[in-house]
Amino acid sequence: MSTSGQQQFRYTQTPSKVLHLRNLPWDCSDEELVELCKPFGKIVNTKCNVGANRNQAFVEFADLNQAINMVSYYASASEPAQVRGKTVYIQYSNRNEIVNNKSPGDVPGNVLLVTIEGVEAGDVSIDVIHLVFSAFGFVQKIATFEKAAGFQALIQFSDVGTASAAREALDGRSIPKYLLPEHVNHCHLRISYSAHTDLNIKFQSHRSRDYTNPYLPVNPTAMEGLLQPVVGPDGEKKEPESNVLFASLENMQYAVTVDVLHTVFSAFGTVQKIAIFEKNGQTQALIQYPDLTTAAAAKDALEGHCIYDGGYCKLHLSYSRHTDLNVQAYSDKSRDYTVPESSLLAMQQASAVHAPPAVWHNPQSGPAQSSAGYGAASVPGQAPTSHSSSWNPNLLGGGSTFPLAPTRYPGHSYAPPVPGYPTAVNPPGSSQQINHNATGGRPFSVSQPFHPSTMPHAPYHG
DNA sequence: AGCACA
Repeated sequence: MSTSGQQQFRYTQTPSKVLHLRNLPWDCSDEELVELCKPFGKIVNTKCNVGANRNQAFVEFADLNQAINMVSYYASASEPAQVRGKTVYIQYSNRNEIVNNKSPGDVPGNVLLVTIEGVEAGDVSIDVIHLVFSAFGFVQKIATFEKAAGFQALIQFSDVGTASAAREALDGRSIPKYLLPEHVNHCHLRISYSAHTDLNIKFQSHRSRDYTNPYLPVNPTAMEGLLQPVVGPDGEKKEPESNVLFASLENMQYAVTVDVLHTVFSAFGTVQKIAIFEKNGQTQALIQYPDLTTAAAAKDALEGHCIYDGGYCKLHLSYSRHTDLNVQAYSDKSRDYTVPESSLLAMQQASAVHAPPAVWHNPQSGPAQSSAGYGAASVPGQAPTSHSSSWNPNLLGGGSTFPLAPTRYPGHSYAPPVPGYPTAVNPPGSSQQINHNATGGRPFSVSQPFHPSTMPHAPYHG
């Protein structure tokens, strides 16, 4: 029966690659330990603030000789080891490694391991994950998988700082409900660091993405949820995909304006055009994206969800058969975000004269909020170029709720990032007429048409 | 100034 070799001899200093440091400041940081010790070798682990007075620490070197170097040096150095002017006493630890200091998941890296609790793999799309984490910086890659721990995702940022900011802000938080299926009630994120530094993504698929390589082939066997239209429960309903979504809104307790739709649908990509109209007493809308993929992502993520808590303004999404809407560039029922900024400004001025701007009123907070908070991006009058493509992390955290607390969403404390407007303008004359309004009425009419000279596109003719 | 606890 041999012992581990670690005897309890207090006064016999068996060399160890772990050093015991005493008389440190009570709030000594890992960084200070590293600064003190790194001249002697590579530090693989630390544990500070140990002991009743929190004034002790352990430092583990990669190699025993490095620890010996340090002890030997200070045994005969003219100046003792010091932290903030305090003499630090250094001995070999009576253990051979630091145990239980930090789990590997606490060692910072640029890749986060995210466990999404309370959901199944199908409940949270990779687009939603991307959306949530893009708030903190460019997300390079995402890989999702199911393990015993549940549904997990590896999120790769370009640097540790961004990753740690995301972890700090999101660990323990929830993904906003309206980005999740209805049956999901709680969806907490548990975030640790992965040991990975660069994920190996082979395909763009429903479970992995490489945003640094848009030309990466799409895995033809893993397309579900990415491009394929959802096949209905009857297995028959196959609608041809389109870059334009047709939305019908149920239970319209609150007003849903162009701005609200723009904010919601911009979560998945650039929204080019929006039109809202009534048909048979039901509110409907068309939302145009530049491409089919974005539309599919938005459709999958938002179908069946309510814009407001309580089952209000429930979205039902299908693909429109239109590919390019012809809408008034700026009215209370439609918006064309592809028109040049100068034209838009001119239009806003025109509308200020003829029609009130479609500022959304928070139905639970009385008078219109003057767009306080981040969600102000889509309020008319703001310069489109001021739109940010990501959340401002400075506005994150602090509260117990998910990032951002715009006043725009009753019952929610979250707004998706609003990508900037595209600067490109669609070629004129390429539009199709909208035929969803079978009555032949004027679905997008506003009280006063704009002057033709200010219109980049021909006005819609019912 | 004197050895940590998942």
